[in-house]
Amino acid sequence: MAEKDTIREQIVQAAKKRFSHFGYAKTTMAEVATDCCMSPGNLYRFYSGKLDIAEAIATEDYTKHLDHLRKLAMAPGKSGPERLHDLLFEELRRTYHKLEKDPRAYEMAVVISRERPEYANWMLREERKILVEMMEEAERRGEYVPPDKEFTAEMIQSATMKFRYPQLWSKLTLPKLERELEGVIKLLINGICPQGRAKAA
Amino acid sequence: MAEKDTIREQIVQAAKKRFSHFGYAKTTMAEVATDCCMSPGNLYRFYSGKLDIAEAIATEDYTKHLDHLRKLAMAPGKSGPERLHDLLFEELRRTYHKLEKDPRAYEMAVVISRERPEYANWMLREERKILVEMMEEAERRGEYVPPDKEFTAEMIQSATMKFRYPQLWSKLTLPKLERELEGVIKLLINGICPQGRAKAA
DNA sequence: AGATTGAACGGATTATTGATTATTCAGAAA
DNA sequence: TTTCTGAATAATCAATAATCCGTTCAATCT
Repeated sequence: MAEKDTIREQIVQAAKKRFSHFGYAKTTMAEVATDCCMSPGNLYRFYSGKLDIAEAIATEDYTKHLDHLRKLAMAPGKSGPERLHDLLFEELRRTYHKLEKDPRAYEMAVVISRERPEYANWMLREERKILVEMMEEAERRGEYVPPDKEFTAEMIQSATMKFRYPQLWSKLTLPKLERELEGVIKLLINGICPQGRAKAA
Repeated sequence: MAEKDTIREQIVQAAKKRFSHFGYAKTTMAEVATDCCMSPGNLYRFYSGKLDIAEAIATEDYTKHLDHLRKLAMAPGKSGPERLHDLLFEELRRTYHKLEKDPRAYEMAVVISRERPEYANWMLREERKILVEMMEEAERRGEYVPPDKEFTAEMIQSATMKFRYPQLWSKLTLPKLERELEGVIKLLINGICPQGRAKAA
């Protein structure tokens, strides 16, 4: 079925052009079909709906992003905390630029996360895998790493939620967000009581 | 002007009844006025608009909540981390019960934070003051406290955003949220590298 | 004079209607 | 038989009309 995959890719490409040019809502299935020299009905043999095409576009993009994050997570010559720092900053900057500056991308993000709430969870899960891989790598290099890596990864995500969907919270500028993220990372790594003087609550 | 304050309180009481029973949108100024035995126009000598009445109700409520938090922040016989823990948990539980269970309260929160974005900032500022007071108290008791208290308070708020507006993020249940908050607090207090083996990023 | 009213204004909200368009499927083409 | 079409359907969206309600203020009362 290499043929089928080629056509799927063609559809994604056509839709991507339309969506990024006119927006998701203003693009009709008929238009995408015409661009692919087929009837609207035929699209449904390749994707089960308009939203699935949008999801495919988002996934293609996000997969590239994940690859990039994976590189940062494994970067040689950097300490664990440095790699965590780079990872979270990359995440913030990507989201910021994608969502604050590009109204088309923002529209698609809103539609997908309203219509397919599970999608956001999938993204978090994928990113968490990278956090765990990062900690495993740190362990291999002989750095200290907490024993419950999966749980720690989850907590890191919890504590940095604000930077993952910055536009939902406030109209903070990127420099302000960066300053805050810097502070939160420091707190996460060292703790409020860095000398270990406090017992856990 | 004790007279004027009495009437203001009467208006707030009448509005509170209506809002909690029928909702903010479905309550008219004329109704509130009738409940107070006055004409709609006269309301405006006491509050400059419907939203200001809603704000007064919210503030009355929130002030009580702040008093409660202040008590937790100063509780004798508890360590600093324990007091922070109690404070953040109280915050989560209050928000959860107020917003997840009571659609009327949720409606009002949405309206106020859309129409008066500064209000949410005011709430964060007030709560931050308490966090700073808490650290000052810890210092007085001879516990270790980071030197930049205001900044640390801000970072604690950043890292616990998810638990301050839980309904915005996900449909997580209270137990799941509590488990997560527990983990985040532990991370915040001790850090990922609790033995101080890592240099700051 | 100062306090209060309630009718009038206009912005917002809802209801109604008429397109537009995502999706389906009976049948045509290959 | 398998692949594809395009008209039919149903759901959604946009435009318009109708209504409602927050707010104001000229007039009335105390």
